[in-house]
Amino acid sequence: MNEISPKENDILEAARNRFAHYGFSKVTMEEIAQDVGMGKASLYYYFPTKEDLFKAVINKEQNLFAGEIEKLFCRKISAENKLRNYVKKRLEYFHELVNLSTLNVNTLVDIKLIFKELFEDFEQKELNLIQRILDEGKKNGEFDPKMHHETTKIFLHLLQGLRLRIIKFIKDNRMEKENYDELKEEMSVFLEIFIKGIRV
Amino acid sequence: MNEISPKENDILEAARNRFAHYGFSKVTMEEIAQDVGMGKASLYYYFPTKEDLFKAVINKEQNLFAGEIEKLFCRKISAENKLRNYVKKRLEYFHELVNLSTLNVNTLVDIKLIFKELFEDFEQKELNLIQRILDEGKKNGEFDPKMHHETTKIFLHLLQGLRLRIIKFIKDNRMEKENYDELKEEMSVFLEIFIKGIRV
DNA sequence: TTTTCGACCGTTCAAGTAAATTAGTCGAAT
DNA sequence: ATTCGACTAATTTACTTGAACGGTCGAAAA
Repeated sequence: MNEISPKENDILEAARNRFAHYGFSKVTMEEIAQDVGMGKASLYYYFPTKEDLFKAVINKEQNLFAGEIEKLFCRKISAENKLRNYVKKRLEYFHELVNLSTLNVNTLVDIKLIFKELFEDFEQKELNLIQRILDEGKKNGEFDPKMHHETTKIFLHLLQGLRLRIIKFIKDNRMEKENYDELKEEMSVFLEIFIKGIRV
Repeated sequence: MNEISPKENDILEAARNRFAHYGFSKVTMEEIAQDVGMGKASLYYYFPTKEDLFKAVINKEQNLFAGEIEKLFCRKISAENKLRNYVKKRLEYFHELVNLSTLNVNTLVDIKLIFKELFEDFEQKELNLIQRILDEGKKNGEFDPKMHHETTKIFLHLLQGLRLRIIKFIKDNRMEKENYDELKEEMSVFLEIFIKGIRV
């Protein structure tokens, strides 16, 4: 799409680091400007609003994630294993996002409301990705071709639910390694049951 | 345990109705007292604090739910169908609870913090119930006896996650029939996949 | 033309405060 | 044993104020 100037990239990186440490609302444009060595007003030459800057940061992360997933699709492995890899990568991406918005329950809700389109867009892409994996599995005889048509959506929602649950019960608004590992383990066990549940 | 006087019951019922309409924080002891036709101070003869009154209301609901589940265990049906019935009843109970605390995301968090023990206690009971169903299924050859030892916990968390997800995306802090039906459908599809996933 | 920034504006937000509401107490009455 | 009016202490609410912040603009630098 749009060309990205080196300056723009510096801003994005500085913003990313700040947001990752302190979360959206606790970071000022002034601070980001100082990090990158320019005046605050100059930021507005590249990004019309603070929200747009944040969106750009998130978008960059989403693209990195999308790239990883694309690689996944090229590999000649079973649909089962693609699903396993997908869940693994998705969890890592979630971890990134959590840091980016210094997630606590309320800010998550806020963020989701403010950047609704952004997340809805991403959810739709996710849905398509999972659908592709399931369809592939149906075609090559791994998965039950008569599975419920909402299976994809529900799979997505189950993953979302597990993540939400963990966030909800975190103290001090900070996700620790302990929480992350628990989530990882839960998803892994769930995934094996799910895969068996949709096999032919 | 303790005997419950008729007066106590009136209070519980009035409190339940108020809480169901307006949620914990929006109901005053004065209002409950007026509903039941006594002075506010009299309520404190039966319940030492407002929290204790709320706990008693929740506790009563939990017991009603537990009673329904107990009946479920007596019936001579497959473990599969017990699980289906359990999920159905649990969803109905959730619906009750949602009304009781006029659930919005924040009040849910608050409530969970204030009444932590109460909910932890209930979660433990739930865990035991599901464990009993799964064990029964293992014994009679319905379910895979080698299933992961954390399957019960994860099943519980998946249900919790689906519920949380729905609550999270509700507008105006009020769960509509539409949301409830969606949740019902999701749980139903999930459950069938899960059951197939743990079969022998 | 493209990019930078100092000076400025209007809004938002945090801290503080006063008033009002409410949870909870107590002693007397029944 | 039960009820309640009158009271207190704590909490909540509504409001104020000053500082911080997002965002604009026009001039200047590159």
